[in-house]
Amino acid sequence: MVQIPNTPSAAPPTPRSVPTSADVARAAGVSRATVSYVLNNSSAVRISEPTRRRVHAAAKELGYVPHAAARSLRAGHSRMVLMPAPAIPVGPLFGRFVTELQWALGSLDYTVVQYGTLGLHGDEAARAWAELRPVAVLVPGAGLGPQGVAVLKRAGARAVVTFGPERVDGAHALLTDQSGVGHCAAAHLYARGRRRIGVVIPEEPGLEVFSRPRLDGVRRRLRDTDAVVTGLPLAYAEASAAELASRWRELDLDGVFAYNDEYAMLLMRALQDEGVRIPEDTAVVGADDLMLGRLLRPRLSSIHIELPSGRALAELVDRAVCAPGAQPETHTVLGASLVQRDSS
Amino acid sequence: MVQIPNTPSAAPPTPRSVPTSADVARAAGVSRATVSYVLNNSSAVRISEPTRRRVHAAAKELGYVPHAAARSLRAGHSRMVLMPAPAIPVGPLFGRFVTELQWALGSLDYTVVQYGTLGLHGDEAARAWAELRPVAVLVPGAGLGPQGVAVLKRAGARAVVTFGPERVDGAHALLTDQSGVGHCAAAHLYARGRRRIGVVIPEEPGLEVFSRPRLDGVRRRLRDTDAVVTGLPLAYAEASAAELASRWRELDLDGVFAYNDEYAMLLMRALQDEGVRIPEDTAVVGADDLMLGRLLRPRLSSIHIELPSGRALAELVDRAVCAPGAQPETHTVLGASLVQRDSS
DNA sequence: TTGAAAGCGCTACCAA
DNA sequence: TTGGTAGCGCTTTCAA
Repeated sequence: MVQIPNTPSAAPPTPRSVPTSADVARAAGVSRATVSYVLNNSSAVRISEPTRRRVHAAAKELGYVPHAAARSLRAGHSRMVLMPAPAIPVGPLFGRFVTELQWALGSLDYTVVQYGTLGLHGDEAARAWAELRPVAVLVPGAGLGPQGVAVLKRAGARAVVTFGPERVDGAHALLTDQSGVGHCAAAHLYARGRRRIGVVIPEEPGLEVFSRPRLDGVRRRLRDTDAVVTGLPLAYAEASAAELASRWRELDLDGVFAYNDEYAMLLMRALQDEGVRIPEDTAVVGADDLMLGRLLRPRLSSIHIELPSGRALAELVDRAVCAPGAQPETHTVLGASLVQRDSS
Repeated sequence: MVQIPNTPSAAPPTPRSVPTSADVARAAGVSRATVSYVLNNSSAVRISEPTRRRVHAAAKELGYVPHAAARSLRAGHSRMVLMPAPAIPVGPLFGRFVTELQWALGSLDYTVVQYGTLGLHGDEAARAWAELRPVAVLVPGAGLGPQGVAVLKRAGARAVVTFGPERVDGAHALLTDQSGVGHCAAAHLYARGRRRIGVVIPEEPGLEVFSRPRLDGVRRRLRDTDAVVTGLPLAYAEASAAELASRWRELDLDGVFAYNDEYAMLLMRALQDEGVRIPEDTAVVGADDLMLGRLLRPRLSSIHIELPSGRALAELVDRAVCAPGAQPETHTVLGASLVQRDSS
């Protein structure tokens, strides 16, 4: 590619300044307005074919790329959907969900941006998000309060959607009813005749938001029955599982909901090493219905968790953006259904 | 929701327009300049304490949040580090790496943004990224060419870092030498006396970027030896594994590198169901060194993969941003080391 | 100590 | 069909 020097001497291959539409206009011998019309295919104005060609050629020659910030500043709005990156490590389920959502929003001509706001909390975080003036914000997890929602809306967000355990005033809510997962597991174990039921509680920080409601769900299901529930703290490490397994006889449990399939595998291995028979002595149920569980022996029963379709969520966002005055919608989105295999 | 007129009557709790610094200035009875000084704690100018207080009060009262786009437009630069979201599903290793990187860059006062550009390819994608005028771009995977790098640099990116299998002209490179993983596995299997070696090749689309160089690494290590290498296409599904296992006797393999721990588990299970003894009949080696592998019986030997520390990468980015003229650095960042357990 | 004003890059209105 | 120009929200220099 030939470089055209703007000083008489030999030009460096990297012009130091970013080309603007004014540069393109100058190079094409037209006004900035014309450049804008051409590059945006403005249908309101007809530009002659030769002019179009000159503008396109100049833009390509200069390597012109429009400045998104300037454009949305001028337009007064953007089509950015902001999604704060979840602080806690998410599993493959959620990862797939996010990918699907990106596709769906992309095909509605939104731009999805994941913004890492590690370390900021609550309203602090909301302010940081608001600075970007997104048209919609999709907040996974808890941690956003009504204040935060208000900040975002004041900053022009036409839709705020929370994806977590509880409604937040003013925001659309996708209620992830984790307690339903526990409820489902407990119902199953109870139906299988188990009465002394353990519930694994991961010790890893950040997982309480999931583990506590799951435990609550178990408790809720077994209230007013003859079943007894025992919480079982467990770190995701062999030693912790071995220690727990060594106390198994005295714990005297005939069923356990292991939080998810990974903890279930960890625990099952330790129990089997300890000589505990599954499911005869203790039935085990996991959650997430990973491939993993199908490979264990005995095959692991699991709670299949159905996340909302990215498509549906994208449409909710679009609807909310188009009618920002509408009542916030509330949907309960965590489908929990038992997949029985051989461990229970 | 009740509509409130913006006439002199009862003050509306929801003003319909986003407050600007001019609104704050008006409310505080000062000029926009003063507002800017106060809110940015400008050290160049001393503002009296009463004025500061008035400005802060007005800002809080109005719920003022600065407009990031306007600010960086004025400043001529931003501190945004753009990271296109990888198209292929990434494992927990990479997830942790990204989180760590966000922390590290955050503490250097950069803002990490993951931008989902699904469906755009090569230079198309680079242009979309360039529109955001990031100060640095961190591109995982292949797919960015020298053209793309040039576009980004022209758009003001002071550092472009690729994180993938090959160097790209003009960009810093973090070379992920996947072939080293295969090399390491092959060396181990060979040392254990295995000579008829299978290499699992996932059939899932998108994984070729990892699986092909890993296979190449195996081939490279075993070239000019008496060992024979066989590629084993395998989908991540029980049926596929069962089908492969059913052909195991005729394949006549005494060692297999299973791509990673998950495929290894899938294959091991199928082989065991088929009566193949591990490691006696066939040795199995995985990769990623997940907890998972420690829980299998026999315990799975695995290639431990060391990703660069987020800290180190953040420092590379910072260095590159501060000295944009410097020679692009190239680092080989994938440490591969064998963790021998009982499956080989 | 504070204010007036220019200008970042872009689009859209109005005039030619 | 094209050009001039105002102004989006912000920072910063210069002047008062």
